[in-house]
This record gives sequence, structure tokens and C-alpha cells, in this order.
Amino acid sequence: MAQSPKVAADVVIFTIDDGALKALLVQVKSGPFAGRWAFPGGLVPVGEAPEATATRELLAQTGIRDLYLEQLRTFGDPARDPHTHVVSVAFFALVPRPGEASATHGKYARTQWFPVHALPSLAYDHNSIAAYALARLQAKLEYTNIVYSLLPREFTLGEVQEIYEIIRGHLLDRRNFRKKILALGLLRPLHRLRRGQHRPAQLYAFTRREPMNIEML
Amino acid sequence: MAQSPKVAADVVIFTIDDGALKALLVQVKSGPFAGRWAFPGGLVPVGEAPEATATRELLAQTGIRDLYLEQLRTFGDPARDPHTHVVSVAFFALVPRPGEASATHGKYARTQWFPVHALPSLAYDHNSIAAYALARLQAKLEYTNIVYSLLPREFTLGEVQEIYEIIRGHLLDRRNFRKKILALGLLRPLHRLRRGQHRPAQLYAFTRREPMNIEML
DNA sequence: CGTGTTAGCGTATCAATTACGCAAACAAGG
DNA sequence: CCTTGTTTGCGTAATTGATACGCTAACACG
Repeated sequence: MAQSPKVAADVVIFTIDDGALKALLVQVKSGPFAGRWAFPGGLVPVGEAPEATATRELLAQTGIRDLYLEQLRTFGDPARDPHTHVVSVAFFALVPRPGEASATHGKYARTQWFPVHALPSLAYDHNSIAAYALARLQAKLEYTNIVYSLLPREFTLGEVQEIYEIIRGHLLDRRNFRKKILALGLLRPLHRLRRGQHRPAQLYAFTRREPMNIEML
Repeated sequence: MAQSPKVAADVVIFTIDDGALKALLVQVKSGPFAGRWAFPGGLVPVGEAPEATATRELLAQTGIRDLYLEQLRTFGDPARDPHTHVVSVAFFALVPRPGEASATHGKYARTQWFPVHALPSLAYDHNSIAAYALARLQAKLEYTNIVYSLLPREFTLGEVQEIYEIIRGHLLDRRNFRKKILALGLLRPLHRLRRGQHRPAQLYAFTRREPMNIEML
């Protein structure tokens, strides 16, 4: 029986922070890529599904608990890890806020959120994985309701639109965006307003916080 | 160091045959699923990319060479194989014709094309994989040009439409379909006609036989 | 030379998207 | 106070795209 490669689970986790799309990286402590940044993850042990590994490692390395998680793609090029052949099942995750991603455990030194458009040179093939994940995020924003996983419980229409603008990379007409997002029937107006410097904005919440297909194109 | 699961590559390969969408299955020779049907595939050895394993096993087990191949998804539930934990990287493939898929090698007894809507009870979790692959095929038909990989070099508009009707599962208006597919600019009319029982049909060829995004919805 | 069937072309209607005008509600500053 | 700047909220006209469907042409077959 031929020997099999090892299996890893890595997570590309995005959030919106300070008007930019950011991804969480951890600094590798040891091995050929010591000191370089990489996505959090770890080896999949026998008896555990890769999804479970992803969730477990994310909690251990960053303290992040509740998130949207889906499989992204598997990267299996033998040369992606110079040490041994490791097949990585990559995941794609979203959280509403950066949160306290500062826990330091295991073989990782520290964690930090980086703007997606200014990522450093990453360990392994993680720059390729980052590009793939960004494309997936942009695509799914258009035909699913995943934006809910980037928003807190209560939010304004302006905040929803800002997320679309940041991820798509261009501005949208406010009035048309309002019509589209409301026509989907996914938002429920609350009886409260968000007060700021200017005219107060109606607060909304999602009627259903679970993945489903829509049409936002 | 914890032990890692084994890695396999399995291929869901579709074709259009006799007015139906069909998938290729091989009969398992040994193991707990001996006698059951499954998708062709095999274990990924160290040093080989899962894509390469998929291509190699497909050639060995079925003789199929030129095809459209893309990664589908990875199935890693520890219970999917009762013998040991095997993480399967599933692939999605398309060929224009059933071809001579009759070679018998290795641990598989024989191969056969089955209508997708009448698949038997498959080994492992391959029925789940089949459902996932079908959904992917239906989705990609609408927003990519993969239909080219199900067609021979020369074809009529009626043949293109038939593929869309079979995979989508309902009939389309011939005149509107013609307008849409021609408006994409992917087809080049040839200087030949296909002659049959009725009015001869213009033959077309694709200007580019490579994956790209379109809008057929 | 009529009949059945597929191929090919065009137009009218309906739905969806986009562009954009305008008023309301605040904070801040004079 | 009252003006200014900015964000919110509502509505409509113009444009584009999708859909429904009528009609003719070109064959094989009897």
C-alpha cells in the first residue's frame, strides 16, 4: 500500500474593519517557514472531519467561536510544503468584527488582521489560497445572503451597502441598492434608530441568519 | 505527531448519451463494498497532486483521456469509509461521448454508464457526491461555457439546446435560446450543414474551447 | 405534390435594471 | 436662530433585457 500525504485544514477568515476587508494571519513559530505569516490551521487527525479540525484550530489559535464556515477548495500540490507532502483542505470563514483575536497557543507566535489588498508574502501556497478565497467571497456576495455573517445583529442599510462597496471595490447607487436589498425580503425593520452626526437611520435585522441563495447582481 | 487520514481522489464523470445525462461507475472488486458501484478513483500517493491521481486513475480504469476536469469538493467525514478514515478529494469531469469506457484493470471489475436520475445505491458516500456534482453541473451550465466540453467539434444549435434541456430538466424556447447563445459570440458558423431527415441545420464550432464565464440564465 | 418535422428570422409585450430628482433630519458653526 | 454640509429616505422616467409567440424555409417520406 502506497503511503498517503498528510491532511491539513487551513482557514481564510475575513472581516470588515475600519472600512477595509481584512484577513486573519498567524505567525509560524517553527519549521522552514518560521517567522512567516500564514492562515490558521493544523493537521487533521484520524477520526476527525476536516471541518471539525478547522473549527477546533481556529478556536485554539484565535479564540474565534461563532462564524460562518464553508469549504473553499483543497490544495494538494506536492511542492506546496517543502518539508513533506501535505494536502490542505482550505476553508472560508466570515466574522462580523475583528474581535479579540490575540490568543497565543501551540506553534503560533501571534495573530494579526491584515488588509486583504496588502497581504505580506505568506508561508506555503497561502497567497494562492488567499486569492481564491477573495474570488469566492466576491462571487458569493452576489448570489447568496452571506453578508449577514459580516454584520452584527442590528445595522443600518448604509452599513450593508458599505460592505458591498468594500468587497466589490466600487461605489453603488444608494437608492437602487436600498430597493434591491429590501425587495429580497430578508430584512426586518426594528423600532429603533441609529443616531449619529446626521439624519438618524432606521435599524434593521435579518429575518433569517442562515445561508440561502439570492440575486444581488 | 498524530496520524493523518489517507487521501483519495474520486471522479464524477458525466456525459450526454441517448438523450440522457449519464455518469460513469465502476464495480468495486474487494473490500467492504465489494460488488457495489462507485465512482472511479484511488488513493493519492505521496508526491502526486490529487488532480494527477484523478487523471491517472481515470485513464487506467476507463481509458478516458481528454476531458474537462475540475475539483468538486473534499469529503472527509471519518465514517464515510467503514474500514479506515479516507479523505476523498472529489472531482467533476465532462466528456462529449460515452466512448469506449470498458477497460478492466486493477481492483475494479467493470465499468458502466448509468443515467444520473436512476443511480443505484453506491459505495461509500458516493450518492452524496453524485448529488453535489449534479448541482454543480446545473449551476455551471448557467454561468460558464462548459457546455463545450459536452459537445464534439462540430454541432448544430439544436444539439446545444438539447444538452441544456436535458441537464436543466425542462424544455426551452428554440428561438430565444438561439438568440442568447449566438449573442454570446462564442460560436462560429462553419461552411457546412448537417443533413438529416428534415431541414438541414447550420453547423457551428466554438471559437474558444476553454473555460470562461458567461450568462445564460 | 401534400404532410410532418426541424431550422431559422422577426416582433410585440412584459419585467427588471439603471439613472437621477427631491425632500427630511440631524450636527456644527456662525 | 439660521445657514451649510451630510446622510437618510422616497419616488419616477428611461433604458435595457427577458419572454411569448407568429411566420416562413427546407428537407424526407409517402
